[in-house]
Amino acid sequence: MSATGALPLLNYPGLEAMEGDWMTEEPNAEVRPVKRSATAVPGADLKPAQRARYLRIIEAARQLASEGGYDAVQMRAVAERSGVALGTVYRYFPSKNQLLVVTLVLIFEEVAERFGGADLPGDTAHERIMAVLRGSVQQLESERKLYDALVRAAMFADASSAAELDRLGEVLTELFANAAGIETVTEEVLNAVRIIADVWMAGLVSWVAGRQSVDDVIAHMDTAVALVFDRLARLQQTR
Amino acid sequence: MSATGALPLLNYPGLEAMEGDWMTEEPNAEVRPVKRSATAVPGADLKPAQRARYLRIIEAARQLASEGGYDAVQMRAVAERSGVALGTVYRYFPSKNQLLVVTLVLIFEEVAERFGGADLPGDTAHERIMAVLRGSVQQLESERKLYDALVRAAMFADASSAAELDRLGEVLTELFANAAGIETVTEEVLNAVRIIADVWMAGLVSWVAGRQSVDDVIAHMDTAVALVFDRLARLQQTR
DNA sequence: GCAGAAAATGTAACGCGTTCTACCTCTCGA
DNA sequence: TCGAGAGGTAGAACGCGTTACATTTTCTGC
Repeated sequence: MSATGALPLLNYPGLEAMEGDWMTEEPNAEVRPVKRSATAVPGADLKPAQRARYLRIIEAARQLASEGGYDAVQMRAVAERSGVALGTVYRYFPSKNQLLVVTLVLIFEEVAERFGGADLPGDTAHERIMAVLRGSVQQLESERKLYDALVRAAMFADASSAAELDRLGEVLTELFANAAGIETVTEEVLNAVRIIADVWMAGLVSWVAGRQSVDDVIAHMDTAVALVFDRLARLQQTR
Repeated sequence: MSATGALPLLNYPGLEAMEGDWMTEEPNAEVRPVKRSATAVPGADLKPAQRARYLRIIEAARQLASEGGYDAVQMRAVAERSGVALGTVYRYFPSKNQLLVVTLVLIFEEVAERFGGADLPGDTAHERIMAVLRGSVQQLESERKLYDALVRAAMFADASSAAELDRLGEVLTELFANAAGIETVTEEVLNAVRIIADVWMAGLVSWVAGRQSVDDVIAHMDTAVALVFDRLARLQQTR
């Protein structure tokens, strides 16, 4: 578990939270990059000993989740495995659910990091995005219980996890935009990528709930990506 | 709470569960209607007295959710309010979560029923779908706590609720397809509508988690619907 | 170094989902 | 009509998330 670094991720000069009417109907809207909100990386700004505890707790949660899914992540077990008192776990994470959400964020950051610099196979945005997705899906498949726990936690999260979930969306968005090879993130691109991220989340949920196989999810994603990038390509031509 | 009837919903001559490679890349794929799986309406096939209990339990859950959200739906309170023993609640519903998922399904069925026959305002599929969405969003807004509870339950559901969640997807799909005024549900249409449903679910989740206002959700939906139906329209021209 | 504050520990306790048990009450077929 | 079995009831009990608290350890500023 790295992701402890300074958030390399993707390096759009400046993405920033879009606000108000970020949705754009007109194909010929001005091309204007948007900047990204500086959602803090969780667990930074801690002193070394504390940071170590923090990461040990997350690691314990991750292991327990891997072994037995959501239910196996019991706070007493997390405390014991990370060599920390129960109260300490709660000092760092206000709830089991938040702990799992943070764990998910860190993992996604790792993934984004991994795919961030690499040149992906594929000539088109569509192909490259699908390459990322296929890679991700493989990871999901290989740790079904882990992702069952993490995805369900993310979906169950209430308003108190809003910041972490925003960060999650951010990471996903950047991951896809990067895979697509987009340098300037316009509002159109943002919309497109968000739709893909939405379909991806929905796919994860139905995979977790046992309603779709990963192949189903991939197939549906392929449709969605085709749709969205087809449109995007046409928009760019018109311009 | 009606939805006790014989599933009027929408009346596509025959929708059926798609299977295998339901995603279609080629715009000129054969136009072939798909049929729908006969997911049972929950709670049918019960004797009158039992059906009454069943519905009282759901109604109690719904009320409690309205009053205080997910946490306020306590199984002991549900039992008390519905005038039934705790064990009986568990005889009908294997868990709190399933109870809430079933409640959500029934509500969505009501909505689908309401919009099913009505002629919706708007000349295009896009406008009619947005009309449905705006109506739904209004209902969400007016019962925030209720939908907080129900949506979070649906998202948290594990494999044991797969059937109910499938039913939910089915209802949503039919709702949108109907709003769009589509009579023949081809695979292309199914894909399109699914993407919309996915974006809708994602929107619900971020609304529930306090990360987006309903206006944000509506705006994003508008983008997504434009995208999807734009493509659909072009596909039909090429044919 | 050292006093005081902050953080960590160990453990008990509480609330609620879920399960279990013992008993009661319908319903329905012989 | 009756008796057996499914279904219902009341309430105790268990597990785990979460909180509270008294005590000890670690940090920080002087």
